[in-house]
Amino acid sequence: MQAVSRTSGPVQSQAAGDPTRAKLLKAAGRAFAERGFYATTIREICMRAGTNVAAVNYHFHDKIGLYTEVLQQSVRAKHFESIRDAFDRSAPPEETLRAVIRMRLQGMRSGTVPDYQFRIMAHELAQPTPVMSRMINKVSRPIYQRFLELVGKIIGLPTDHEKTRMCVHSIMGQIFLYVLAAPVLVRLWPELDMTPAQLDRIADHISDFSLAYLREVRSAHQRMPRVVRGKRR
Amino acid sequence: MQAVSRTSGPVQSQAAGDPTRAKLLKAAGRAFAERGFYATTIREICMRAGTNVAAVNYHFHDKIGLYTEVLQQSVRAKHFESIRDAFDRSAPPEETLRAVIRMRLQGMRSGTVPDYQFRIMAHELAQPTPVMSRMINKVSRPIYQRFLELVGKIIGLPTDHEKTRMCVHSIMGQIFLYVLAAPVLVRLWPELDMTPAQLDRIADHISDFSLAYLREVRSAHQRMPRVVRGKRR
DNA sequence: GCAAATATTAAACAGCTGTTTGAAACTAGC
DNA sequence: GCTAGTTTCAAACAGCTGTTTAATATTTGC
Repeated sequence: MQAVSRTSGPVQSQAAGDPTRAKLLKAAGRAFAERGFYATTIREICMRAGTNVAAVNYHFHDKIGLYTEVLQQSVRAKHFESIRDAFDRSAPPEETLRAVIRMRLQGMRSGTVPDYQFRIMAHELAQPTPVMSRMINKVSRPIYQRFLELVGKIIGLPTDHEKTRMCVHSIMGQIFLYVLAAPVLVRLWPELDMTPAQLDRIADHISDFSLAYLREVRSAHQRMPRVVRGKRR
Repeated sequence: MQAVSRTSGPVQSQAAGDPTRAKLLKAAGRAFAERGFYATTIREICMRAGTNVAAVNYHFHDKIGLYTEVLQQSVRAKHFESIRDAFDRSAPPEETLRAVIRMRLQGMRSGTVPDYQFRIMAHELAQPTPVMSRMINKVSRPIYQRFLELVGKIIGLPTDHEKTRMCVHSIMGQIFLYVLAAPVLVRLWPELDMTPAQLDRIADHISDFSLAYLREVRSAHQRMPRVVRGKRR
């Protein structure tokens, strides 16, 4: 398997050498990512995993038990750790923004674990499951908060300012389009093939596109620091 | 008879004033928007419409026949016509962009017909149905093309230039975030209530955010009109 | 008013869903 | 080699799915 040489060993697999459980988790991850929670059948997962239908209920009690486990597993993925790390590094804010955007897009390469996560999220947006709430608070909210702080630092406005929020949404929206609407985008633009090089070009574009406005806002504030004015449009 | 005054005559609805058909279409629109094609059951639609289960198969042959009709109906919605009109009006490009963004966002007010369309689209992105392909070519592609032409005009680059494309994606992404991720956004930002006034403020922000970069690109090109240079990053 | 066409109905169809069951196959510990 | 505990298996379960059917009700043309 060509294991990645990291000192911090794998999180789970306390029941090491349990092939059935592991096979189920792997197959379920793929299946849920492709078809979503509701449309994925237990029989489909078990066929992919090469196990009996009853295996899911034996090892995870429920279909939703298996789903929860898949989501929790994907949250622990290295990709999210490295995104959090990128935020916390004490680099110049603009550089941090570039790094985060780039990292997030590189996580879209098909077949990778973060790719699962994104596709599952797309299903959750369309048809939320009871598991989503926990995931929002655990994953989305912290990242969103850090985004707010980072952008606030760049434009020189408080974290809870409406403009800060909207700027964060503008950046997130640009990234999400490629995640959520990828199949449609490919139809409209066949050259889009999501190679690492192209993803980097896209990431650079999103950074340039966003920083143009962020700098504009910052310099507008720096020019008249605390003078109350009507909105400039 | 209250026949629709069309020379070519509608394909079906020879039994004009058919309340059952209309009730089914209305109920199906809501249901498909909420739960998507696969998760919506015929019995659920018929219960909402107050008809017998067999009514769907009688009037639309199939479940997918009903779905197709719902989609085609929503394509004919006034909202899409007015968006196409906004594109074709010979206003200054930047003004056109502002108008289109604003119009598209106003179409998100919950309960409106375009709102259905968006929500159905969200489901299609997560779990495409066989009907999607036709819809992409019929709806998405023309609007996408007009977006390319409009942005190309603003930044002074050809329609098929990669930068033009990416700029269009950046704009579309910002809009789509509010359409696709609305439930999550509300959780992260409870003040988001999608009132017309707030939608207008969001639309203005997206326009400002985007035009900052578009103008930057244009002026960069105007300064060195036809001198081939390395890419500026 | 009547026959033909159209529309609605309750009931049933085969097939799939998640889950349970009880027996069989394993895997230790001794 | 035997027992106790764990894991797998084929088969069945109740319930839901889209769709069909044959009978009934309604509307239409004349």
